[in-house]
Amino acid sequence: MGEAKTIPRKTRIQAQNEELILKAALEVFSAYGFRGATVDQIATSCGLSKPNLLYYFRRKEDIYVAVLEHTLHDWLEPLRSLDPAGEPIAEITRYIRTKIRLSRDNPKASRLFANEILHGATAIGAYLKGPLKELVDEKATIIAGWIAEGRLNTVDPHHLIFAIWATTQHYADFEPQVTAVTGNPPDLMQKAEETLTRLFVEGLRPRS
Amino acid sequence: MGEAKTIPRKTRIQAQNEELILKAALEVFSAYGFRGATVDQIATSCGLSKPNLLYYFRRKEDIYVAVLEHTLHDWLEPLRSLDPAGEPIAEITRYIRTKIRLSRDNPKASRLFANEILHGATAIGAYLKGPLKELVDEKATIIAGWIAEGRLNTVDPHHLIFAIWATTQHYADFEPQVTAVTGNPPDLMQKAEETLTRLFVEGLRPRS
DNA sequence: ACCGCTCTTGACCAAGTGATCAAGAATTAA
DNA sequence: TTAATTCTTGATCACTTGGTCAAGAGCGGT
Repeated sequence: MGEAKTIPRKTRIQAQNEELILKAALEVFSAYGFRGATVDQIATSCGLSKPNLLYYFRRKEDIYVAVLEHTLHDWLEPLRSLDPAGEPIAEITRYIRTKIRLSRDNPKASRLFANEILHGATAIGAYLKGPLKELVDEKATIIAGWIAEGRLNTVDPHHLIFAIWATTQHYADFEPQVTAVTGNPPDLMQKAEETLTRLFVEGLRPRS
Repeated sequence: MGEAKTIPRKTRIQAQNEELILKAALEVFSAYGFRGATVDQIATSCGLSKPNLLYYFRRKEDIYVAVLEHTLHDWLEPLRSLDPAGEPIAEITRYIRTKIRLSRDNPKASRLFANEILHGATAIGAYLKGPLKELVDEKATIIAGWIAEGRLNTVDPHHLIFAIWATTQHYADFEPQVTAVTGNPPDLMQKAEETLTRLFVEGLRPRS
């Protein structure tokens, strides 16, 4: 038989516009949520007409899923790099630090996920139950090992991970509240990082 | 002059239906957010027709604001009752416990606020900068006093409060993720309470 | 029983929104 | 240059949704 029909390659314009769209979609979806965002908003935000945008992504939901998947991988990288061979306190401290800086530098991604999960995680439910659960279970086992060796105080590893997620992402997801209460001083995130690492490592009860 | 015109009292039916509406509105708004929720949904959910519902609250936003205000007070009660005369560790432990149980028993209120703040807190921005900030500042001062007396480790009180809010509300706001990762065992919230109190008090670093 | 007031609703409207389509403009490979 | 392919858009549709309105039903005080 002859050559198989060439699979349609991605055009220069295609790649370029899809990138534009995903960037604008992150902006809009993170600010207004899936229902709250409009296709027109996204189109205008990246300088395309609405029908043109729908030429690249046929349905609004396709854009949403694409931008979710596009950011998910990066978001979990810090946990992935938790090193079983490292020193436990140092590893977890580093994880907290990396995570809080990620929230500071990419609050939109944080809010996008927060909104998605807050409303039932219908688009990424399968991902949570599959790859995410696997990754968390793996890292929880590592932490459990450290605890068994007496190198960490006894805490449930899963809940520890939840606590780190919650506290670090809080600064992105609840930014208006944080700003309202603190008045948003310039050293806010610096102080947050210090306080969280210290709190998780040392706890509140004074030592000896 | 004669008697001032009597201010229109609240009818039996009025009070009854407004309560119905607020209950249904909490349900719907917490699940779908402000934009995602429809007036029809709320009306159907409490057995009223849409025009009838709009007879009691003229605009969708009025319902939203009403249900927010209706729940705000209760939500802050635990922090309000943090006792400056109490034993610091016991007070904070109690606060964490109360807060996590509130999240467990009223996750809808938690998600309602989470959604509101996540999307800019336009409806309660003034409240955050006013009464909430005052309350938090007051309690932060108390905690700072405890630290100065050497009865707590040195942490920034505001960020400590944020950490407690974030970790406890996480179980309501991110429930699908928590469920997906843990498989939702029956003792989940029990374990969460244990882990969080222990983590905040003792920290991760083993003691001597 | 009567009357004023409150409550309820079917019908309707205007605006907004996701999505389609046909036709034309731009790009690309020969 | 040319012809096929990709890209772009104005016009339009079907549907949803917040909100209105007039007319009637129900209720409470006398």
